Amino acid sequence: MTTLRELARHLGLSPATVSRALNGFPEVGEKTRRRVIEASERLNYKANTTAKRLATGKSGMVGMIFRSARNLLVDPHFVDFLAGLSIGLADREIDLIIHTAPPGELLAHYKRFVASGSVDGMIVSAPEHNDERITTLHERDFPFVVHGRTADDVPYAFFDIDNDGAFASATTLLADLGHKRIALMNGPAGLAFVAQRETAFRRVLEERRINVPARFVSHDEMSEDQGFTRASALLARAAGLPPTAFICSSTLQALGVIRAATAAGLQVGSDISIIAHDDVLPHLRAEHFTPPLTVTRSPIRDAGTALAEMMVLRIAGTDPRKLQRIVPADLIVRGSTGAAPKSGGEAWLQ
Amino acid sequence: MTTLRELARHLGLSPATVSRALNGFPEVGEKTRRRVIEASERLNYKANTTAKRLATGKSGMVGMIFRSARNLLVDPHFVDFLAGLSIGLADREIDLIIHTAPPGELLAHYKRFVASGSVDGMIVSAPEHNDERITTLHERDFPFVVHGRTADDVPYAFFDIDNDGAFASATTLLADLGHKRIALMNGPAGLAFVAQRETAFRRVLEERRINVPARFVSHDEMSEDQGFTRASALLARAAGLPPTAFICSSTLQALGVIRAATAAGLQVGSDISIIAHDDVLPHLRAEHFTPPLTVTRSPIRDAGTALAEMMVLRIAGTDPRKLQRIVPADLIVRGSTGAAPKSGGEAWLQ
DNA sequence: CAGAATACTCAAACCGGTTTGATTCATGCA
DNA sequence: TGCATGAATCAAACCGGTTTGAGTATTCTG
Repeated sequence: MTTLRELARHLGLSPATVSRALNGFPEVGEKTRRRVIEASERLNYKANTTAKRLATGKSGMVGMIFRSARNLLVDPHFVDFLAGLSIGLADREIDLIIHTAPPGELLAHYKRFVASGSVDGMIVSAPEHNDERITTLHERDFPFVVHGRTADDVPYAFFDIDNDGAFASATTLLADLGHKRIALMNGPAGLAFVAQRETAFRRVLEERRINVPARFVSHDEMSEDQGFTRASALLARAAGLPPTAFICSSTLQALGVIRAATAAGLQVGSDISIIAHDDVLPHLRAEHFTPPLTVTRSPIRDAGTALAEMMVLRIAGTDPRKLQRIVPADLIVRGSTGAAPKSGGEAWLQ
Repeated sequence: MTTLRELARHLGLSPATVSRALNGFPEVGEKTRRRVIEASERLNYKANTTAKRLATGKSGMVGMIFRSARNLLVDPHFVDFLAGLSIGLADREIDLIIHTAPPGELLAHYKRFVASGSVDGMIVSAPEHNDERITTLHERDFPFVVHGRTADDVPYAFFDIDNDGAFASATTLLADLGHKRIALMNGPAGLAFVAQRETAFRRVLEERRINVPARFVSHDEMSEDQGFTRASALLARAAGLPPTAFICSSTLQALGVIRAATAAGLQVGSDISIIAHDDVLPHLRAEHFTPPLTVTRSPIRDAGTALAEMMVLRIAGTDPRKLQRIVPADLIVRGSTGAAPKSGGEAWLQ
């Protein structure tokens, strides 16, 4: 491991000159620079990143902290976001450091990360209502970007999809098709996007004077299994009037709902309508479902690449208020939605 | 951001004493230590990790390098490995650095990582035959562990499943069931495990004097789509005598094969047998396939946690030859395999 | 050719910790 | 009381870069 001083001694130059030569400073003569670069290659010199970091105060890394319990790496939505992020960061030659902390110590680890200066910025994912991570990072004036957004009034950089618009248009579509019994299969309670989606859903139904009893709005992990289990329960005879339509927060859940509906002898698209938000997971094309799935569509991977770009701008000092993006989701109507069935005329009471 | 010197001045002590007090050295008096710790908390002092790293030469991080083109983060097998790894590393308070490099510069980035001392060790995944990464790291005497193994004679730490045993037993099972036309649907050519599986497959067939023409051994990305496409082609009428059995490197491929077989009007488990290696991906339970899938089973997640443990030992200086584990895969027979159909009596020539 | 401007180069300080070797202080024993 | 012993602390060097401020060549101007 050659050091800068060795290299300098070898060349009969001072460390200062060598450092400048390698970093492209203008004060160093062209012939000297060439000599230095040539020698550095010959001696296989690579600047020690740790030393460089200490001297410059920049690390060239951004961090993400996970809770060790609920390991997000099993959630395909999150993984695809991470894939987009890592691609975006790679384009900018930034490394991503993955740190895991026990749920209770999560915030403490954020603080330590910030105070210890091991990263230039942090990525926050899946914010909750009034997320402490956001206020903590903001108080310390540390660069961070958020995937999603919360209602709080701290100004921070974020990338989010228009959850409200997406779920309002999905709900509107079903209502326009004559559905009066619409169930919402949402993500885990507490997450910001889950609340946003639910608010839009309820608002549209209220405008139309359509009731939805509490048990038809559910909060679960967004998986095929869960979708199947939950839908099976709601469609069971003993459960009373079944929904004629489902809105799902994920295509995975929709897959489960389709399985449950089929098992119950229902024809998807006529007996029952299904619509889901499509994050465009690879290996899971909503257009190839049987029947093809009506979706609100917005690739989650895009969020990753967009946030990578925001991260570098934020680190460079851009005002976070200029780094706030909400992208719309397309409503794509396919075969899984149709007019409400005859049997669906009766609405739910409160 | 409080520094050690500030803290020391504040306490009327030298930086040396404060450093020792905080790091639990025995030379410092108990009352002093308490005083130091109390003050450090009050002033919210956190040791700068970069400085610590420079001084100690240890980083508390391990790295992984991905090729930016073929982003492994879309491969569920790999993601699940990563999940296991991150859990294992978290238990040992090690962070993981994810670095991405263009395919051509992959090796150069490994070298830079090693020379720049930014990590204590590296994780190598999906080795190829005579993998340059392995020889490079070994030459430089840098700690690393490998998921999988190659035939080369460099002694290094690895965790691998018994690919040979798994695919030999799978092939044997089918042969014993009377199958004479068995196709192998393998992973991407060039990877070590792919070769190992193929070798076992061919050896068993050769012992039984069963031929397999080249086109019935395929190398593809291991996805449902690919499995479907490839199997459809092999089962098409025009393609000549179709296989009566498939061995797949992944349950994802098997899923595609089942779809193709069903589309071709074949009954899986009687008209055609399917067996796959099951890495036990979450959300993809082979026992819930229709019919339940016969598999050789070995959770890929276990590899991640095991390698995390090996990594710390390797960094601590354990002889890599003591850190080599090959775990067997269980053969679990379910409904997707059965006796060769009557129509399968005719063997392939050449 | 003197004097000023410009181009290079260097010594030293700095980033914020750890660690070595010496020094001070308190205690134990003769 | 005097000296050896051990405990506790400190000053300074070190890790390997970057950066400041000064100094020396070199070239330009009049």
